[in-house]
Amino acid sequence: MRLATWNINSIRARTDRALAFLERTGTDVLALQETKCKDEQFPREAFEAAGYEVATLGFSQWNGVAIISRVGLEDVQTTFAGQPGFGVEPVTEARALGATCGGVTVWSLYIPNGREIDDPHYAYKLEWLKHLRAQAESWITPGTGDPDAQIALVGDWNIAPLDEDVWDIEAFAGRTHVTPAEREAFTAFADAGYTEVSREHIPDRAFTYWDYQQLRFPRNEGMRIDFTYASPALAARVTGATIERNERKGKAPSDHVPVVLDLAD
DNA sequence: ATGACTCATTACATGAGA
Repeated sequence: MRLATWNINSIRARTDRALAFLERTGTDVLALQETKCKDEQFPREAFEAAGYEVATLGFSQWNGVAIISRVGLEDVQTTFAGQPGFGVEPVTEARALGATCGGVTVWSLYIPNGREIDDPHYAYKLEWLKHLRAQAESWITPGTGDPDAQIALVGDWNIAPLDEDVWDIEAFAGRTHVTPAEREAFTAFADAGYTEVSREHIPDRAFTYWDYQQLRFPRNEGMRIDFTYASPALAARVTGATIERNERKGKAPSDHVPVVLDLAD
């Protein structure tokens, strides 16, 4: 089975790219982030015509996640327990969508950006990660969960876990994505029993995001912020991973590219 | 060329992205 994650930065602007990606790579399950549309605006028929089932979660032009699968799509979940909301009157955002596809529980995750360190969005980001981690741990803990569960936590984590995951760490001094608190929140998932399964297959300084501005892509000034955490039972099935760097080229690309995982049958 | 932001919107300026 082939499982991919992609922050597509508007599904309506890139429906054809997503369809071409599925066909070219033979991806069975695609987790999307930043779909940027309401559920009723999602071009689901285009994917259904290609033989996929579609689950979407979108409330407005912001955020939005989806799962597209041709190996089944069951038990759809639109939040995780305890998922924090954002704002003075906290609103639960469209950032987490779970579904079981071919025996794997896939969570398409769009972790909050954080904006600036002194912005309320940064505290929200850390809180959001803390609660997701608590749930993820419970899902594979005996008593509250199933230690043999196959669970994939994939998406745009908006964290660069290592200094080499950004083109110039000095350019990020005082900025989000690289702070110790964010990195600790990221590695907490490893402490909870999950393994980030893409890095061992993908060379260092392989980025997944390049800003649209300032020639970041031609200069290869990017960030590695899209990751794939797997539960123990799922991690044992991973045979390979790739970053689809060519998806940053051509007409009207997303600023992120897909990360693809191959799973043994 | 991989080339100087892009997306969606109670839209022609603004908020968000990272």
